[in-house]
Order: sequence, then C-alpha cells, then structure tokens
Amino acid sequence: MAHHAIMSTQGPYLAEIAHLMGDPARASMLHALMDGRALTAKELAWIAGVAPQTASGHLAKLMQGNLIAFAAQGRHRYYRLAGPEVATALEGLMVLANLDGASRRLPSRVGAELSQARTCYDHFAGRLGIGIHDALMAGGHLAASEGGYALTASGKAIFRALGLEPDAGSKSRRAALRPCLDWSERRPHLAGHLAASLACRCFEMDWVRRRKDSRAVILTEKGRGALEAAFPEFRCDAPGPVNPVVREPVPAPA
Amino acid sequence: MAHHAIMSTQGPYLAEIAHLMGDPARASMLHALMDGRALTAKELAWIAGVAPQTASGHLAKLMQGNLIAFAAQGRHRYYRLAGPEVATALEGLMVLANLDGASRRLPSRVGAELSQARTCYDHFAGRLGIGIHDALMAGGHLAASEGGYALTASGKAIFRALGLEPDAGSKSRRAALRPCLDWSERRPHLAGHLAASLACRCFEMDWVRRRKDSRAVILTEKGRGALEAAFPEFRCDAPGPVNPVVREPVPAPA
DNA sequence: GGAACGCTACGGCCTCGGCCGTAGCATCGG
DNA sequence: CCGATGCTACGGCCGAGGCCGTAGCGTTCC
Repeated sequence: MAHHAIMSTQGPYLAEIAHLMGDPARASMLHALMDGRALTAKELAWIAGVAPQTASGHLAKLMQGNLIAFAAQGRHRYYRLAGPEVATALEGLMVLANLDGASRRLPSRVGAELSQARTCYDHFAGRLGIGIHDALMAGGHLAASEGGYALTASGKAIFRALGLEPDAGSKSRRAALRPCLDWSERRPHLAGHLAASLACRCFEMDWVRRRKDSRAVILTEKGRGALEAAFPEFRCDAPGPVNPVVREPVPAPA
Repeated sequence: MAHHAIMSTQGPYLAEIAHLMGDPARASMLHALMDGRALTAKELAWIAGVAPQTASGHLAKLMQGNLIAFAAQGRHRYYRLAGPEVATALEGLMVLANLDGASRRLPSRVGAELSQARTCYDHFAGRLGIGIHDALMAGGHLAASEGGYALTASGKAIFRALGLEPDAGSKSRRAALRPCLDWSERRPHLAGHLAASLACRCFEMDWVRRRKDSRAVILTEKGRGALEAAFPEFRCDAPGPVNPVVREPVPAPA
C-alpha cells in the first residue's frame, strides 16, 4: 500500500465488478442466469456445486454489486440478472474465454449445440440468432441508426405480421434493436427489447424450445417453416432436434 | 469440492478470465492500456501502485491468460492489450461499474473530461466518438451490414477525402466499422479498424491531442474545423482544451 | 399448531494469492 | 569491462475470502 501513487480512478471499480465474476461458483451462477430465466437459490447452489449456505453468501455479494436481482415469491426467491448490460458484459468475457489460446475451446456436443442456437439473456444467439440477423440485413429491412439498428418500412411490416409492434417501447432507454457480438461465431446477432419480444413470441408459438440445463435451444420444424415464411431471406443450417440429454436433476446428498 | 455435481461447462473459463481482471492492480494496468498504447513494466507498476517485482508477476499472469502481449525492445518490454476483444470486454465491465447504484459515478473533473472525449483502445469514444458516429449516421453515410456497419458511397468518399482507403483491410477478420457501446454515454460510437485509422490520422494531423496520464483527449481548434469540414453534420459540444493537469510523472522512491 | 422446507446469519477452518525482499539475468552506456 | 538499469524468479509473510456446520427466521402444508 505504501504510497500507491495515483492508481487510475476507475481501475478499482472495474476490479470490483470483475472480482465478483471471478469466482468459479459465482461465474457458474451468472452463466446459468444468462438465459434470462429466474432461478431459485437452491437451483443456483446446485449448478455452482456448493452448499446452499455458501450460495446464499455469493448471491448476497452479487446483489450488492447490482449484478443480479430477485423476486420473492412465497418461500422462494427467484434470482435473475439485473439487466441486459450484465449479460452483455458476460458475453464480452466469453469471447475472450473462447478465443483464448484455442486451448479451452468448447468440448464436444454441448458446444456444438450451443453454437447452433441458444439464448443470450433474452434474445437468440448462435447460428439461429445470426440467421435472423442476416436475413433482415439481406432483405434491406434493417438500417443503421442512432441507437444501433432501426427497422426500415419493410422490416416493420415483418414484425407487425408476427404480431409485434415495432415502435412499442420507443420511450424506454433500452434500444429496440442493436447488435450483440456472438462469442461462438464472432459475428453480431440482434439484441434489444424488440429482439427479446421476438424470442418470446417464438417460445409462445413453439417455434423454438428450450433445452433444460442449458442455454441451447431447438428450432422446431414448425418454427423453421414459420421463420422462413416471415423472413424471406432466412436460412439456418439445421439446429434441429437431437436426442435429449437427460440428466439427474438433483444431486445425491452424500 | 466434495461432489461439485455438474458445474456449467464454461463457468470456470469465464471465472478464470474475470479473476484475472478482478485484482485492483491488474485492473488498473488493463485500464491504463485501454488507450491502445504500449507501456513498460515499470510504468504499469507505478500506475498500479505496486513494486516492479509484483507488477512483473501480474503481467506474467495476464500474458498467460492472453489478455496482453508485449514487444521486447532493447532492455524494455512494451506491454499492450492482446487485441480489440479485450478492450471490448473491459468496456462491457465499465458499463456496469458506472451505472452501478450511481454510488460510484465518476468523480469531478477527470470524469467530465473522459466523458467529453477519450480513446477506447484504438478509436474515439465519449461525446467526440458519438459525435462522429452520429454525423455519419445523420448524413446517411452509414448502413447496417453483416459485420456491423458499412459505409455507403457518400461515406466512402468522406474517408477517401481524409486520405483513408475504406476498403483497405477488407481481407482481415476484424470488421471495418462496428458499433461499440460507450460506458459514459450509454450510446454507441464507432470501433473497427477503419475507426482506428481515423483516430490515427487525427493524431497525426494534430486535430486531436492526447492528455498524459489519462485516456482523455482534446479536440483542437484546428481539429474541430477539419472535422466539421469533413463531416457536414458534425457537431460536438466543446471538448476543448482546459488547463492541463500536470502530475508528478515518477514517484519518489522512498 | 406442528413439522417440513427455503433461505439467510454467524463463526471457525484453511487455502489461495497478493505483497515485497533478495537474487539473478539481460541490455545499454562509458 | 564495469556499473547502472529494466526486468524476472524465488521464498516467506500475511490478509482476504471461500467453504461448511450450526442456528435462527419466515412461509407453506397438513
């Protein structure tokens, strides 16, 4: 400590946040929450591989750092990420974790599924997300704008045809559509509240299904047809159904 | 450790990277390198407020994590960030560090200067960066494209007038122009190798000057004129020169 | 009301890792 | 060739913090 000279003003704050993410248990929890769902403390404890008491401590720290928030419901507490910015920051780190030395590339099947199609907080990423992004781009439905991207007239028509009002949340601070760098493909997919609404609609209509215990998702046959109908330029190389990997949902307690 | 159940596949990798950034000394170093320059181990040690031996250890760890790289030159080692992805990830964390509770907002003058104009790795951010971004946008010189943004014909003409070839690095993996979220303004500015070339040209022509010991930069009067001439829609609210803050560049060594 | 359950608070153990001192290796200048 | 300089390697010290056990509070269900 001695003189510590000047120490850049924000270095410490940066470190504070990074330190919170830098513990294996906490990182696992955050990673698990990146699909945008809310999980209970116990589920998160199991995912992180620690006892509930330990998890509780971690969650308290994450709360204090404003990285997560919870909704109390009965005797449960459902934890979720505090906001899209948190997911963005985590994706940024994953880009590094992935290109890093090529040593730690994603192993096997799980990795392949995640690269195909997955959720990124509340919107789609992976080749599915990029397929949607590129389809809109190729058709001239997307234009650069102040906040990132904006829909052209033809783009708005497409969203309205899906039952989504493109100008709905325009009063909000959050951008409607903006690019988000994909850690597996190194290319942008669509984020923003409009992208989130689209994903939401896809789940509602059973065009896309969540896999459990993973952020990977599956494009159903119905969904492929629907998306091809909605986006004329859409093409996505088979993130189709594979046989489900079932896993013991609860650990044997000693 | 006991059973540790399943533990998400990439949680640990994520944690590894975040852990590297999560130490105050290392975070200060990384932060200092975000202006894209290369610094010696000694300079970084001073910035971080630790002894050279300690800094050396930190730098070795950062090297191993592929966050930084160095160029040996005589008896000096010039360290720099390993790539733009690292800067992007750090900016992502700064967004969090900044909106976090409003408790830790940037203090005083330094913060104001940084919000005005600064470098973000190798391109401009702050209101200066956003001014350039918005000017191109407003003039219709920028369009959405596969990798992020692309210049329209009029946009390319503008860059050529500045002596920059817009299609130069098109063979490279790195995008020419893409949006980068600004932590101080919460709006995108331009990143990518073309944005880097532009910044480089601005320094060459003395349109923009670096401040020392900070990522803040100053738009000179000449620069303001030049940018207004180059970008018809450019407007930037006075990131003008302020009286320089001079600081002891080297610590009294006890 | 009582028991089971979800979660958090506190205390003690123990490892991890940041810190500097000393020492050693390379490079540059006279 | 010798000393100064920049940097790294090693070793010992010590504080921070992750871990779980026990305990306590609130909610739910019978």
